[in-house]
Amino acid sequence: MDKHTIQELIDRYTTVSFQVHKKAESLIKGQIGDDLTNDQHYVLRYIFHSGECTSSELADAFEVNKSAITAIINRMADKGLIKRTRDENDRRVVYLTLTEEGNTLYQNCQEKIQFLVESIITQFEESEIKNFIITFEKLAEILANKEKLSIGEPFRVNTQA
Amino acid sequence: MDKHTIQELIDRYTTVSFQVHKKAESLIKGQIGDDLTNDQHYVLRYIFHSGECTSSELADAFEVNKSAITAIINRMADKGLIKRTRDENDRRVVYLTLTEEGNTLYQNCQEKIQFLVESIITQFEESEIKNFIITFEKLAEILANKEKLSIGEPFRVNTQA
DNA sequence: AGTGAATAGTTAAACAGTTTAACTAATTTT
DNA sequence: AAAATTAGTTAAACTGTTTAACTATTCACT
Repeated sequence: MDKHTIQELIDRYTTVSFQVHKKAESLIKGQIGDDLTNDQHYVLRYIFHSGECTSSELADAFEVNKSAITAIINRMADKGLIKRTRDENDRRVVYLTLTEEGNTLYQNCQEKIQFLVESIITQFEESEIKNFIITFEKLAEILANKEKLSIGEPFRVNTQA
Repeated sequence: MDKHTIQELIDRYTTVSFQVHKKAESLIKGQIGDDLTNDQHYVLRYIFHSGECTSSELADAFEVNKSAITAIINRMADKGLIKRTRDENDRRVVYLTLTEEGNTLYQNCQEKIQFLVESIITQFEESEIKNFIITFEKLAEILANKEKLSIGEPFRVNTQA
């Protein structure tokens, strides 16, 4: 790829990812906004899928400091969506789980978002959307490995399935 | 596409777009964090590309209320990055432009981000990344047209170039 | 021309999310 | 046993957000 092509691709990517992200967050908020913030919804989602997790794990996944997670969890625990349980073997760690209400609320939100995303995703050919997601997942993998590497010696994944 | 396939694609998309977004924002912040927040950088970028714009235009692009933009612009004007100019023909409207410092800072940040994104984008085959961006742009177009439509009558773009 | 509606932007209060730095409590290392 | 590390919390300060009320200006129209 020559310099100019790269430049153009970077610019298109930056523009489009900003647009998609802003619009998607806004649409999701339109669906769930009365009950939860978007961040709170993602926390619910994370705990739902992991079953049980810790603040440190969330801080890692959300790329923020642990104190930011404490603040979010406090609000959600106050709302009765999340329960804290101390590990009896290592009393430093606190496990986060969904309460019954948290679980129900998550499933409710999920249904709405499902409906929304489905109305969008079905406008693509199956092969196109699949290839798109595969590349997106490769990108996620590259980014996840980004900090572990020395600069200049890029991590390589198989491009082109 | 059968229900189960759709379900799986939605789940993969949701997961991966969350991961990529969080990681990307975090990497960008690592590059520009001493000078600007990510939002401020996007505002700088928007004005740089439009040359001149209004608060309403920004509010529209960022999917937030105008008062949120006022707050951001106030901070950036205080830092001397942005200048406000009233339109003499329609004195309700205020044009936002970059100051010399704003322009310089933007170009500085842009260089850093360019370098970062380039190290990632070049790990893909040109055809793969191009197809990816094309689909991403279609998605952006669908989302941009989302609110204009009645529910159930989806807007169609050409899928598969 | 004059009134009522619409438009562009700001302000203020309240809240969510974030960082930094200092702190507590518990565990691991040596 | 002392020192270092780890998990999580707290407090202060700040950014970004919404809602509601407000100013100033322009538009629409009889």
